[in-house]
Amino acid sequence: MRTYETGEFTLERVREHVWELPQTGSMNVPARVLANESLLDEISDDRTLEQLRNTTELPGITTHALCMPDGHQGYGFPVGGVAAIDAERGCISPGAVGYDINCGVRLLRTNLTYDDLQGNERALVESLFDAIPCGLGSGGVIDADAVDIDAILEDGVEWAIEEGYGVDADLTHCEDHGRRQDADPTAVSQTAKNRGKKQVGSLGSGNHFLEVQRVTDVFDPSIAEQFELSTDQIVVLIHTGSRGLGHQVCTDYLEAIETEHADLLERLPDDELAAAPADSRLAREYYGAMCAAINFAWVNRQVIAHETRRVFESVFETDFEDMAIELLYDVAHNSAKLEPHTVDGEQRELFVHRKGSTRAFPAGRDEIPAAYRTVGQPVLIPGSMGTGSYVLCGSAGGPIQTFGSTAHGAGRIMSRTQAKQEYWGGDVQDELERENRVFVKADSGATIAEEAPGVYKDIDDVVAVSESLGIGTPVARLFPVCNVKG
DNA sequence: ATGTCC
Repeated sequence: MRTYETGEFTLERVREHVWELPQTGSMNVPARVLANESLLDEISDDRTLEQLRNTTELPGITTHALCMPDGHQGYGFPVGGVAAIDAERGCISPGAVGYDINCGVRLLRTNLTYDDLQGNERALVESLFDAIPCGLGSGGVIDADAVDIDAILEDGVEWAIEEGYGVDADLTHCEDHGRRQDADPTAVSQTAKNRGKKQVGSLGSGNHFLEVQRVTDVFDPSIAEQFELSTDQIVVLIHTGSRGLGHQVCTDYLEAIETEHADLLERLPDDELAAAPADSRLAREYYGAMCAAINFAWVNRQVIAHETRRVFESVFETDFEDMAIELLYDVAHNSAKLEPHTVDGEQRELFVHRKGSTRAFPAGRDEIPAAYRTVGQPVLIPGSMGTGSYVLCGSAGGPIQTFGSTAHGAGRIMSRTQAKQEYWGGDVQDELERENRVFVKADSGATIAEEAPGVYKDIDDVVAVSESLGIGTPVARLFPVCNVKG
């Protein structure tokens, strides 16, 4: 058997791109990394494998813990990790969802082509930067009051549409119609709500961005037609999450769970994996609060999409309907979700924890918008400013191998600190404009350095692994035209 | 990711 050895770990090759850490000692299940050997090299000297192994000790975890091809170390649980845990006898773990609850992306399509845009890039990026608050402590598009916040947490995108920030079709083109029904606003602390009030419609910082892109390649013409994507078309990718509100929900429940379920914590290999037993009060409350934060993030992306439409209207002096600025889809990258899955021939309800991983359901599933149900759900994979992004489609291997999940991005290979030593923001910006005609506008030069294309894994490798495993079918490739960075 | 350390 072929193996891959690194530090204390020996991974066994199950088949191409599937590497298993066998179940030993206190592990409840084996762990699997989906990667090629060069992607494995990139996680060989950080804590990714150790964290993945730790995850297998969560009570009630089924089948195997998974790490997607773009995985890297995170808080307690790898970014790129998937853990499917029994919803009756298992547990739920905030660290396996992440601090940025419903960090995710949405893609808007337009009927504009790259030709329509050239010459307007600078005006467009400046207008978008002015219209959409970004960076830490920037404030939001909306100044929400206490009543608004509760409605946002309860109703999600429905609230935004009723308030005039979008159209009905936006609802049907969002995962869960932009609303988690299990949201419980009463489980969200006042501190979290106060942080959220001034952040409705804000990009945030770090790897969050708004990018105007052009479609450079179509790989699957028939699915692309269903997604209404074609070469040279202009699209807009919005990547942000639940801001301070979601962060506060995670902080609040980690603290409460660590105290209330100290006995379980003691049996876990890492305090950062703190978990609440599935039948506990805190499990119910965290799930309700997390779903509410998910709704907040969807409203955040919805309001930003609305502002984007307005900016395009002003720059191109055309109604957004005439530019057909429509929501293609919106996906969550950080979430836990109650889903039915077949495990060893048995139908079970699982908390599928996806942290830096995208749900990628294949054709036929009821959860997919009617417009895409015959092909599979759109999967949106943002890449770096210099390499572009991908649209994939959920495929049949997902439910069998990964609880219907695939990768979520390129994945960092360098810390932010290291990135600032390697790159100078102004130089990165100049080079992108000169060599790639990518127009970047950011809150600070440091942000651009931290997000330089070289700090990310090769997104082509990440997508190729997903394709070869049958957990995501490449549909189209997108390349940046304008980038607004948090 | 994050009112980046109450």
